[in-house]
Amino acid sequence: MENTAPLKPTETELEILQILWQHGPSTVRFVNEEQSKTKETGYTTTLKLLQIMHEKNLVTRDEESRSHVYRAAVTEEETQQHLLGRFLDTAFRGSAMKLVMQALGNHRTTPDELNQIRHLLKKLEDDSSNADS
Amino acid sequence: MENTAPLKPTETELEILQILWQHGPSTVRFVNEEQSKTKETGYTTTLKLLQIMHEKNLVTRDEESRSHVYRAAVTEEETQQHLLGRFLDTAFRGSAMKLVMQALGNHRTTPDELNQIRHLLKKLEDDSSNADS
DNA sequence: TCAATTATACGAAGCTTTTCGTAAAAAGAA
DNA sequence: TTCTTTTTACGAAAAGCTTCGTATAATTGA
Repeated sequence: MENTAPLKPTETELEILQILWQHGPSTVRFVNEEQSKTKETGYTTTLKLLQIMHEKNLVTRDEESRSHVYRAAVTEEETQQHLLGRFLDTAFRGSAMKLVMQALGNHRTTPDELNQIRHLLKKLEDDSSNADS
Repeated sequence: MENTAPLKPTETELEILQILWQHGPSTVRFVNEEQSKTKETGYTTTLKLLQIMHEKNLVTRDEESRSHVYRAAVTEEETQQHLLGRFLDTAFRGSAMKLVMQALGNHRTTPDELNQIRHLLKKLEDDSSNADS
């Protein structure tokens, strides 16, 4: 087994993953065009990044057609989960609560979203009350 | 004016800021010892970092005594706020809600903390209902 | 067929961040 | 005083990430 689990994309790698998650399997050209919407990026720069990500097993690629098609090899959720864990430790000393409070307090959240969170809170409460059953 | 506002500490700089926030103004030696609890770190490595942070205005220093005393020049809250904003964009495409849900769902949160969040939710709700007054 | 276009591969330059070696000054101990 | 320890300063090596130039192969189309 040489398939060491990946996870810990760099900033730019994460940008590319976002594109793949959002649009599904894509060619280098497509990824590059998406990337260029935000910031001028050379074609070979994108190519190189995808090749590196391929080596790291962050993406897989289909080499059938001449233009290889890359696809994310990690899910958005697991990556977010991992990044969140790290971020929590480095920036909030592990206090999920503090992070949540700041996130809720300082970023516009719609009433509907607040409701969803309320539901989650209720669920968490229920779960914890029969935690030891 | 050459006092350009700082903010955007690197990973290691953040670690050091955490130490300063937690323990207050400290000497290089102290910071280094704290740092070494986690990961072997050379004294001059810590020193250099603090010097760089000083140049960037991330910390100030008192040069009275021979051993300079460094102190954080940015607050934990403003830094967290800034980092959170960036993190939200890069990892959660700006959705504070998604982040909150994941943070609450996957990291132990005590009933008391859940309560605090509930209070915050209530407050947010109240605020929004007289938002246009 | 042959030139122009579009791909991949690859190495290396360019940056940023981190680590460390060394020199010099200050303080303390013998 | 003189040797040792502790400190700052500084430069540069080391490491990691991003960007780009160039070579080469495949494809297209005139």
